[in-house]
Amino acid sequence: MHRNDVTFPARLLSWYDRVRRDLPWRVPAGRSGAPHPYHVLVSELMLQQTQVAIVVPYFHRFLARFPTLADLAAADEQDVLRLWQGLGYYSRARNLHRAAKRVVAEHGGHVPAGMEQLLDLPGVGRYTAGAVASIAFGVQAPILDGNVTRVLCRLDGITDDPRDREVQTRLWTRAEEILPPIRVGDFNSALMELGATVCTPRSPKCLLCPVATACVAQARGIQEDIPPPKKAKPTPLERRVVLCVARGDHWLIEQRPATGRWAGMWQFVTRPEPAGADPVPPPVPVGPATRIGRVEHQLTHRRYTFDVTCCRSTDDSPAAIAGPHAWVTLEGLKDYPLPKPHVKVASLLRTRALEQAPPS
DNA sequence: AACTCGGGGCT
DNA sequence: AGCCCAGAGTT
Repeated sequence: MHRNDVTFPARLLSWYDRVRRDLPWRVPAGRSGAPHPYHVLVSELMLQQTQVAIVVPYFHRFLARFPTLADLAAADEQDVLRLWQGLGYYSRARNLHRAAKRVVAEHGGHVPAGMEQLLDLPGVGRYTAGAVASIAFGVQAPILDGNVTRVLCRLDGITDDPRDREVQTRLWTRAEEILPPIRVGDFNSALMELGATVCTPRSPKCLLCPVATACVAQARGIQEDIPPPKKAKPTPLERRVVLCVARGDHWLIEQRPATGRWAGMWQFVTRPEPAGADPVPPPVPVGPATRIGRVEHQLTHRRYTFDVTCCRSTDDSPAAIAGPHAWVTLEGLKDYPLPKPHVKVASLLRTRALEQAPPS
């Protein structure tokens, strides 16, 4: 794209006004004004590394439960995690919760408009600060996410790997110098919308692109080769044993540590697969265990298999169990944030309960 | 600069 | 079966 192409923002904004998606954190089509800063903050945290279509139902549920930033700040972290269950990257939920508390304590309950104050909030980096500042407050701040990175690389015909720091620096500069004097929030949103719907990773729809005439990659026919593919790393397999312990119609669950994967969330008793033939020592005295199935779970950098067994506690009032734990019914699990694989384990238990006690 | 952190959609 | 997604925090 040429440096002094003054028609670029106009063409992009005109396209955006015509085809933009009506998303719940945006001002409805046809109405003017900026969206609510709290709504923008929540949506931007949810959207980090997550596609729009996944976020929409979570956003509705979250706003229904926490209508204002003050509601969120006053909530229990476990409730916030429960609303986030299934969305992944749970540190985002904890950071958003902490950010809300900080906004109440330090900014009178109003999301700050300045980049410096936004960057000081947990979970808010350069992208998110720029998005909130520009979209909610009209501040002249650039953004650079996965979509904008791809759009700018193709517009400028940059064939280098955009993950390199040097390229990143160039792209941030570029994202800043193309900002128009007005409607910066819509302009930034339009750049991302273009990347998400037209300038897609594979099979970009250049015939529908409002700025195709400004695109170096399109002119050279190399848009499919930008950005260069990433070299995939092998994903190691982790084996786990899940011991579902029942006492009456209650099941034993334990809370995960406050750091690491699925931090602070709850699970059925889970241990690494024993190296030898020795079974996993149960946390309470139990009767014979029955294997009820296997749950497989794929993450970005890891694969899991959970071998699920089921047994009964043989002690009516078992002695102290190490670490935070609870006995809950299958219905009561809804009050606890569970990692996805343990939601699958719960489904196994429900299926099995139905098979054992068919309706008469 | 490299790792960690979830889960799902799309090709 | 890969690759990516409105990235941020830690090491």
